[in-house]
Amino acid sequence: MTEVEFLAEYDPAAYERPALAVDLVLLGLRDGRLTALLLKREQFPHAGRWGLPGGFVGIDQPIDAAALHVLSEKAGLAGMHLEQLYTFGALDRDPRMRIVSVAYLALLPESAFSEALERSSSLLAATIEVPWSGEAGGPVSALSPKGETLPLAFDHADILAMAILRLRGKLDYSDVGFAFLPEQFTLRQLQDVHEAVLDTTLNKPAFRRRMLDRGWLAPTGLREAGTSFRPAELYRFQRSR
Amino acid sequence: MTEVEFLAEYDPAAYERPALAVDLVLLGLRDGRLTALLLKREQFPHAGRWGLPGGFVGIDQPIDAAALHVLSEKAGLAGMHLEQLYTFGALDRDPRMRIVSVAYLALLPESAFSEALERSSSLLAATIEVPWSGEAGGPVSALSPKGETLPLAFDHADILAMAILRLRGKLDYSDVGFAFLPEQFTLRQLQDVHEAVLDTTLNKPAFRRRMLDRGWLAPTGLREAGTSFRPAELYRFQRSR
DNA sequence: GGAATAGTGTCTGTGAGACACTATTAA
DNA sequence: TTAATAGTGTCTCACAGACACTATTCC
Repeated sequence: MTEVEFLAEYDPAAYERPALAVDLVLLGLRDGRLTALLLKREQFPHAGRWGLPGGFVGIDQPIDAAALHVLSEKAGLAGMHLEQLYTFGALDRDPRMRIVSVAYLALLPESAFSEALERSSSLLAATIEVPWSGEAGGPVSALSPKGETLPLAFDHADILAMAILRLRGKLDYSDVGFAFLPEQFTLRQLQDVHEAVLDTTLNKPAFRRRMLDRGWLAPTGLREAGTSFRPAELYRFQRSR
Repeated sequence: MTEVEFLAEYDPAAYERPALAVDLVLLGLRDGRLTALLLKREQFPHAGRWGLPGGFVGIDQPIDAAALHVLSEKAGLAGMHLEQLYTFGALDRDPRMRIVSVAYLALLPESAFSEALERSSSLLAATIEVPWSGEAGGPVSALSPKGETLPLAFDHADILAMAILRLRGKLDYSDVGFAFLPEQFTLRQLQDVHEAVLDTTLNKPAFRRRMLDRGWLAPTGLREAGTSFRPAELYRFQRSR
């Protein structure tokens, strides 16, 4: 049977369909560590475990719109940039029924991150621990602010691992790193972002040269305030060319 | 309403669900050009246009398994490596009903490519033309072997564009390029693969050095046959470390 | 020997890492 | 003046592009 024949004979109601959902990895940086917003599950299944904010995709809703809807409903945020990550469709990901989930990634500046935490008391900022086989994308673990390991629901450890893998892969050659920063920032803050994401230390002069040569940084002429030492120059991100 | 409450109240049958499908981008190299396997659509919708091999995901079928099933049913191939590309879920991608499609990418060596063409007479090898804003991922066009532009069905031009974007992005730092080659190959063939995918010419000594330094190439000690000039050494791909 | 391609030696420029240095601020 | 961090000058090394050269095969 060819695809054409199959589709022609296909009765929309004849076959049972998987449910379609979205899950959101909302990442921020706290104390130089990658941090994700998690929700505690109160009921079966996986009650007591921690999960990513998620929701179902409506029949008349584009997938991206469903993701934006979850962003607004569960995290009280709007206008963040969401990037589709991967679609998870193992048979046993959810014990209730077959659910296929499209995972999205959003990077939050500190202001949005704490705004979300304030608006929804059920959200928790969990530090993401990448076992230093990080490159391989192995499962990650989540730690509460007190340092306790949080049990994760469903396959959400895999989703988090893929988010971090993607983030690390794109950090060097794209402008994703700026998404963690406020409107104005110093080169040191930018370097802190890269060091936190990659979990390494970077060479300062080399990092500055690289960033300045890309044409993504517009000097504001302003300087940071409130330091007890020489204040650093503030830059603004501008998409080059 | 929190996610937990939503899921708890969710009645599996209460909401209409999108249909879930997979579409396969099967790429090979012919005459130094990227080439995809397309199927002609005989019936409405998009009758007469060309589409990617695809099929629906069964309720008890993992998404990857559905993709492998399409690979076997529509292309007569087995054991190829499939990589999930992206999930397309616009409301109007299919005029009949809401269909969300998970796109997969497979790279075929010439032997598998022509094997598929032989087994299914409805398949066509279409040259993929990337308008040289290629980097941006703009829509691509497909050309028949005679050079005529083929009208593509649904959003399959976008899917093809994303496949090529992904392929180009991974070529430099991963081993995907070897997927186009037979068991044994020459360095010139490997360079041809890279040049075809990137649509550029590459520097020969630099390319050799880079490839040999990666430790992915095991010399076989054999040489290619049938040339009317100095035969090149044959290498085999080996995953390093 | 000629034609054609395989494969190499070497120069040069670019860019990153290392490291020490200067600059500027608050206290 | 001191402490602390911002920001720079410069050396070195790794690596890619360019180009010319040598090597090897068939005819």
